[in-house]
Amino acid sequence: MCKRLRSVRGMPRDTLTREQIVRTAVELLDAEGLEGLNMRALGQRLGSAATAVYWHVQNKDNLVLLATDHVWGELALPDLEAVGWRTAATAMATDLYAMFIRHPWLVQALAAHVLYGEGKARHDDHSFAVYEAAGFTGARADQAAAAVFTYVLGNAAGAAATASLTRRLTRDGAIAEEHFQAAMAEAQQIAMGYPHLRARLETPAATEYTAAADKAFEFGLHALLDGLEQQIAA
Amino acid sequence: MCKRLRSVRGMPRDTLTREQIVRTAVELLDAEGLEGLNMRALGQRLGSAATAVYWHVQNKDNLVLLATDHVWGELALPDLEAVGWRTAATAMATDLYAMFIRHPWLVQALAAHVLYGEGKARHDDHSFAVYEAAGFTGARADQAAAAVFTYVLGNAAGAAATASLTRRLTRDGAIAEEHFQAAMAEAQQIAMGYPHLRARLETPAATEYTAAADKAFEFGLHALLDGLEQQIAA
DNA sequence: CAACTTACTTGAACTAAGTACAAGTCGAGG
DNA sequence: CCTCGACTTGTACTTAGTTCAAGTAAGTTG
Repeated sequence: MCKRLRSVRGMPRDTLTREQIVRTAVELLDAEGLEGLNMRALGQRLGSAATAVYWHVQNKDNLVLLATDHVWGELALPDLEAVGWRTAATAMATDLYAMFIRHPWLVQALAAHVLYGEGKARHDDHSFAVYEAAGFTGARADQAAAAVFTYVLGNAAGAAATASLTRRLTRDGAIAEEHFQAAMAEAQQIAMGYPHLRARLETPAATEYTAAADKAFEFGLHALLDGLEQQIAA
Repeated sequence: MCKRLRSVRGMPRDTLTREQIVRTAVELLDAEGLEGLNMRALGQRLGSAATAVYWHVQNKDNLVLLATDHVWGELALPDLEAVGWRTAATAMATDLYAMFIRHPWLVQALAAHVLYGEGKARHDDHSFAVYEAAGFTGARADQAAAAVFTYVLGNAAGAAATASLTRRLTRDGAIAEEHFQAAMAEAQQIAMGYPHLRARLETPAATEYTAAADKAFEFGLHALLDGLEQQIAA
């Protein structure tokens, strides 16, 4: 949207930078999702031709990779000495989850490409430290960290799917809303054919379930950390 | 690849069916991944024009959705009475994980779209039954089932990314191999800048870590189920 | 200061892929 | 035999990733 400032006399020309491109790409990704990111739109937002980006970045895949690693930097690393491993672990997982919610496209990116950069390394290192502090040694600490990470990632996948749906709904308006209602009705129809799902739909406390869904992340995280704690004791 | 048989005199014309299209789409997805699926290739594999598919299926998104629900049917539902909840839960999770490994594109599809169909409903229903049998009631059973499901899904995301990489490597040959080696070297470079990651790389038992990575899924699953078991007791 | 070089930008153009559409083909029923 | 409805096809439009040759602006050198 915002055109870059034209250079003032005597100043170096105001060119694009990789940093700026990546930041703008993240903005676009947040707003439009992974399939909403395209080079022409990015160019427009940068106030330059779409193809100008290619001087700074190999290709779109590479750009997504850079964007992915960029957002990793947003994560805070709790002070392990101050709070103890379990609090630190919970904080990191919750923080990570929040980041995935802020950037739902991330999950898709992670499922599509193996990626490793500065930001992820920084996070991994601290994560590893946390589970070592918990009492896991060597490869075991790795497994524990991986378990929590994948748990968070899996939770985020659901959220990403919902985010994509919501975006479509708000973008396409009434037509999409109708489709959505129809899909919901069909889903309900299907669910009624299975005893447990049916019971869930028919319980008077149906709202209890939607409330519980919001708490599902914390619940599972808690259970997982409990389980890990138990492994240490054994 | 295989052209459909031309009709024999007097027999009904041999036309495409939704079933056949979906099955072929799954084949293609397994072989080429989500981004490798395209309508022209699908048409070719079906022995028909790419656009013929559109008579049977709304659009590509819809096709992926159908494919997704189709593979859900592959899952076995363990007999809860016979084996007890924990064994059943482990079996279901492991089976689910194996399915994700067989169909790595599934994870990407799930992260991109909210989807609900017959196959998923069937699985959800049984899963719910398992956690009710474990002692969770109502929304709690839901949360427990969701926790395990998302854990498996998160694990699968990593596998999906690796699968995509492997496919690219085998497809693009030596050029990609070089890229890959370079990326690995860079990753190692980065890791050396962080104390714990560095220690991991420098330990003489480095192979222990790769071996542990394969067992990470079981390890985390075990911990998670332990944690859930503990919740019931409380 | 002019020529040159390097660093970037641009517009045009090629390609792949999703999909609409009009026209065709085939089997069945009247 | 005619025709209707089910299905298929080829053409073509569109969007999006990417390449490339040509352009332009700062800085550098003679």
